[in-house]
Amino acid sequence: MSDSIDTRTPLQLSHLPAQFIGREAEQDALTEAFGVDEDSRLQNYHVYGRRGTGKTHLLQRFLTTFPPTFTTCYVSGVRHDTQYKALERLYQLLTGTSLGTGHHVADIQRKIKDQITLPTVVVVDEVDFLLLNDGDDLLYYLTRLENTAVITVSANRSTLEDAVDDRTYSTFQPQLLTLNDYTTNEARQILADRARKALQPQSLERAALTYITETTQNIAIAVTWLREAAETAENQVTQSLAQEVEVAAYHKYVRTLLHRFTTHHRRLYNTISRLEQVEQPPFTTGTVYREYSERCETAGVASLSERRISDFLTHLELLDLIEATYHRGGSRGKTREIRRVNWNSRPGSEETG
DNA sequence: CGTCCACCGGAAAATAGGGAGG
DNA sequence: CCTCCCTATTTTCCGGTGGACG
Repeated sequence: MSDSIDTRTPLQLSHLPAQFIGREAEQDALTEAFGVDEDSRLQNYHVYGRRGTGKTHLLQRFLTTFPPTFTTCYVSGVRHDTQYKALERLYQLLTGTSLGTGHHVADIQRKIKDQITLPTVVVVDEVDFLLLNDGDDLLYYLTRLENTAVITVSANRSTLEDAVDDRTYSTFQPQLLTLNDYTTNEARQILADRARKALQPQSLERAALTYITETTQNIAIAVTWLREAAETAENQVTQSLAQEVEVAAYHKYVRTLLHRFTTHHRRLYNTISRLEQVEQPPFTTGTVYREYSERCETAGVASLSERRISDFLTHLELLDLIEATYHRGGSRGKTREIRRVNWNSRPGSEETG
């Protein structure tokens, strides 16, 4: 990497740009709905948008707009995928002390309730992972707290109406906010804005940006890709360089996504990748599992049960890393047909599919 | 109409650990 | 330290599914 290229903060995924390109309308909608500046109107929201559409940034930014007369909490359903973990996290945010494991859920619920004195906004990001476990009970509890607004965030469900109990939804009743995919134009502006702050003016070829943002509108992928290219570049990020590092960049994106999961999740994903190099997808669950077990054996690691791996496949599906068509029965039995998701939206650039 | 495929996915149990009170 | 209550992770168990095929 050359000295003329600065790949620090603006090209990190966690970087919150000063200007939030392309989501002004959604930001205004939330601000207005909550009446942050005037009389506050707490209300529940469900925010939906595919991966890399700025949901997390939108809400983290939104939470910072509240004055100190509010309490705001951000909880990730990936890191806190059970009611207990989410509540423990919430308690930690409210009091600064962590409880550890071993307590009664009802006790923590009571403690949290006692802590809530100011109007409180709780963002539950990646809510789908909670809903795989007992997230329903969490939402039931949260939506029944007084003086509290709940904002759920999902990359998979545009509504939670049929994902939670009626008793939960009846008090939840969220406003719906959908973030559409960025256009290639918006994606290019966002990337250009970050590049401008991180890179020397001449070190980025315009065509490289165009190539990246026409390939993917997922900003998380695009930023990872640009950073990968910048780190590889001698002195300029060109289109051909972007093409060269395309696969490596996507792998890097996958690694960051799977970072918070177990080694078995990563091994499972790698198993499917390798299967695709040998054989035409899709693969049934059994095929994937047998291959996974073999890889475990080769690595000298105990393999998890098929039941467990079935759940992990669902995780990969929620992460939009694989897609599965479900067969509820029939001649081929009850199974899933699994293939990796093709990240690139260029028509006909790979084999037909 | 019965059987079979090839898992799904719910439920319970096994295992390993923590916290509070006596 | 013991007991009894929790949680977390994973395994074991098993009924259920719905087209094809005999």
